[in-house]
Amino acid sequence: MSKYSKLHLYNTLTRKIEEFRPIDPKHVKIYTCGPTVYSTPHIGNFAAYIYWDLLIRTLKFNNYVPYRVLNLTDVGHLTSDGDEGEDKLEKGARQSGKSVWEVAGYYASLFLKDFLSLNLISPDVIAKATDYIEEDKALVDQLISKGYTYETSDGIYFDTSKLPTYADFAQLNLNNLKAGARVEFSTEKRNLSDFAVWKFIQPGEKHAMRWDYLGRPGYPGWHLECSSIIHAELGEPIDIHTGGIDHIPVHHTNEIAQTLAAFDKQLSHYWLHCDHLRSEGKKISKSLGNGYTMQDLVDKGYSPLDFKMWVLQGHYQSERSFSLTDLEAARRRRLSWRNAAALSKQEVFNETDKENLMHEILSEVKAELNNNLNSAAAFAIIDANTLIIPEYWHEIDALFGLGIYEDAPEPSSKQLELIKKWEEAYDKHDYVESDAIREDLKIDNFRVTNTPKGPIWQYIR
RNA sequence: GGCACUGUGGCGGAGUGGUGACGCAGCGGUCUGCAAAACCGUGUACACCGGUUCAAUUCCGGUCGGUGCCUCCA
Repeated sequence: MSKYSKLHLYNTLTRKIEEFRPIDPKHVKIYTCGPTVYSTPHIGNFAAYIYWDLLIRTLKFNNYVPYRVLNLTDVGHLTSDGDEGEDKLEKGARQSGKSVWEVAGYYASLFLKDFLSLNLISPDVIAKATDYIEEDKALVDQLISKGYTYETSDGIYFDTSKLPTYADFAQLNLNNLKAGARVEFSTEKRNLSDFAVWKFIQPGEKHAMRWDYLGRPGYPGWHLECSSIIHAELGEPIDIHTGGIDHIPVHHTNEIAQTLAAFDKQLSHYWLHCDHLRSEGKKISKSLGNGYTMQDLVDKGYSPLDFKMWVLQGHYQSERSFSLTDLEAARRRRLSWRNAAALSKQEVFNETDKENLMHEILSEVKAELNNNLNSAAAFAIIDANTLIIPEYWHEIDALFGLGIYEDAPEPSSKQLELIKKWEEAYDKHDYVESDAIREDLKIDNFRVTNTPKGPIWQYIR
């Protein structure tokens, strides 16, 4: 059993698990790379935010006060990506007959709705990329004036050869990248790893989102927004930057480069990266469009919190393999916790005499979370100790936000009345009556059962 | 082609240089009007081959398998 009284996290920067030491002893600055809002987010996207929710909650019980910014990428990216060479947002707009702004707004609200359904703690700032265009321009100005850029026919590019440490973060071997490159590169680029910080809209090119800069219409390069938003909302360096593992070699590498070049400052002290979900044996990705959405799971009768339970049964650095069978297993596990919490609301079995044990258990659970967010190990401790104490489950909810004790429906006075009648009928051996009442309660997801101490209710699902 | 990760029982999934957590499923039992739940019990799992070691699932090397990144993605 690990005994971590202090928080330890795996830092991609050093490739080691380190004790977490924030810049300010109390306040912790965190930035999370958010979604691009051009399509329905899938469960893989949310797995990441569930992991980072655990991070926020872990910081909190360690008495830190996190201040967190999440961005929403609502501006189209470089048109050169993907197969058809069309901006995803623009494409979405064309297909739906809506404006790009409407498309972005629609998917942003969808994202936030699912985000809340998972009981994830809201970020302090949700930053839309399009609200930071002026900051983007200022950042590009800075890069230009410091000589880190060059202009091509389609944009302003960052010259990665001017930054000797460019490849360090991702431990890239720039020479080897070239050998297996699968994409055609602009011949105007000086180095393979160079990236656009600003794109020009060519005459005749359709791009509804456009801003004037350097005397012509254009839009920011994708990597720019994170550096701009962090600069505007948090100030470098920040404590923790989180994101998906896929962002290490390009997106985060470029963020670090831009910030270092423009402001001579390190972007973040700690970098946390989560690995991906696989579904039905395959990688989930937007381009493949093969992920379940939260709504899909709800339609199949699962709570978003069942999915959260499933996610937290594993570790954020592991590649996870999702299936409905395993979601069902998580659902049942969560149900047994909810029923223990339900018992704690009924006093019959209250184990308040075990308060000392409770504090012991909770500190063990927290120690596991302090060990690089090992929620799987924490869950094992909880399984071995399903204490019937309200405060215990209240605390578990604070740690994981799984809706075990909080927001769990209790029987109404009418239903309590039914339970009483069930008991009377049962005592009279009037099983026809008691079974009928049992069926009635079933509709509202309550099961009544007799114990030596009287009748108790439990959840069925 | 380059770089990186990974291989634990039926499924999922932690962890460890010295009796292999935990969940779900299965099996046996207690309880029980019935059904369920609950509770108790129950598993000769660490890909393969070498090496280091008193001792390896855990460290090192190799083989085989899986995956990711290098292209938007968490």
